[in-house]
Amino acid sequence: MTSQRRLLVGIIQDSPRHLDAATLLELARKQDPDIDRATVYRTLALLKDRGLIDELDLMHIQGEKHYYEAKTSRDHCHMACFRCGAIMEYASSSFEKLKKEMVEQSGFQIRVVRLEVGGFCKRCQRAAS
Amino acid sequence: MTSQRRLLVGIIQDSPRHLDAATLLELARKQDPDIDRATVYRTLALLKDRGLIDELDLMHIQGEKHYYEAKTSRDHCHMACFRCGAIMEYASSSFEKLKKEMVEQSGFQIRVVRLEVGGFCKRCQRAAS
DNA sequence: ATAACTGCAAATCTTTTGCTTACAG
DNA sequence: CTGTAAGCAAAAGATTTGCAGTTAT
Repeated sequence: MTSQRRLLVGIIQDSPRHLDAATLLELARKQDPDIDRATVYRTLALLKDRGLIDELDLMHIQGEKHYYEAKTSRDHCHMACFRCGAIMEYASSSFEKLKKEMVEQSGFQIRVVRLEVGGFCKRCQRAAS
Repeated sequence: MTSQRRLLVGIIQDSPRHLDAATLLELARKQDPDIDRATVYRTLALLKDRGLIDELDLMHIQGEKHYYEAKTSRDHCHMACFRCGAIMEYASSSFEKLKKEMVEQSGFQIRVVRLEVGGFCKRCQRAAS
């Protein structure tokens, strides 16, 4: 793994929020001004392929871009608020159970799972009323 | 609702497979050669907004386009095979339970849910071995 | 009349690609 | 050496927009 790729991986791992390619590029350039957009995309493709990161759409709450996060030990759901744009995560044993059930009943071999929800967070429900 | 929109809705409802915007346009043109791409996109946005159709990514198994299906009474999962491209659907009470649990525990008001899985279907698992 | 819908062409946004040079094992 | 990675600029794919003309209420 080259130094540029290590840099990108580090940024993704350290980021508290979900990064899109453009933001990742911007952050990376603070440490290596010469890094190119193509390198970012090629690295993301590679990491996705190896299962090291997950790609999210976050309900396309803001354009068609993708977001990325380091793969966690436990799959989780992303809930996106249509009003304020907040992203909440949700993991539970029921989710794990559902996955297990899908595999058993369909024989499908799961590589990636993406559960996304769009709606309104608690605060925005109150604001809307 | 205008006749063009009714036409588009009809096509989506009758289609046995998931349609992307370009395919929908193509099918619609067989009945109304003058219909425009912009009308298709504008109608899809409208229907999505009103909750009459669901937008899918199908794990971006083929480009970045979106797919659409008429909203069904029961939410279901889409499983996309990375090898043969087959799309399978999966609905279960566990899924419903998970949704209910998410609402109860997070207070999030769910408008849309999208559960997508990428991996290998039964047949392709065999073929790969 | 007023508001919503349409076609057309151009623009936008995001991601990908071809090609040449540079680097790593 | 030999294969992989990077930079650059241009292309590609999907979707959106502005505007002028049309239709529906």
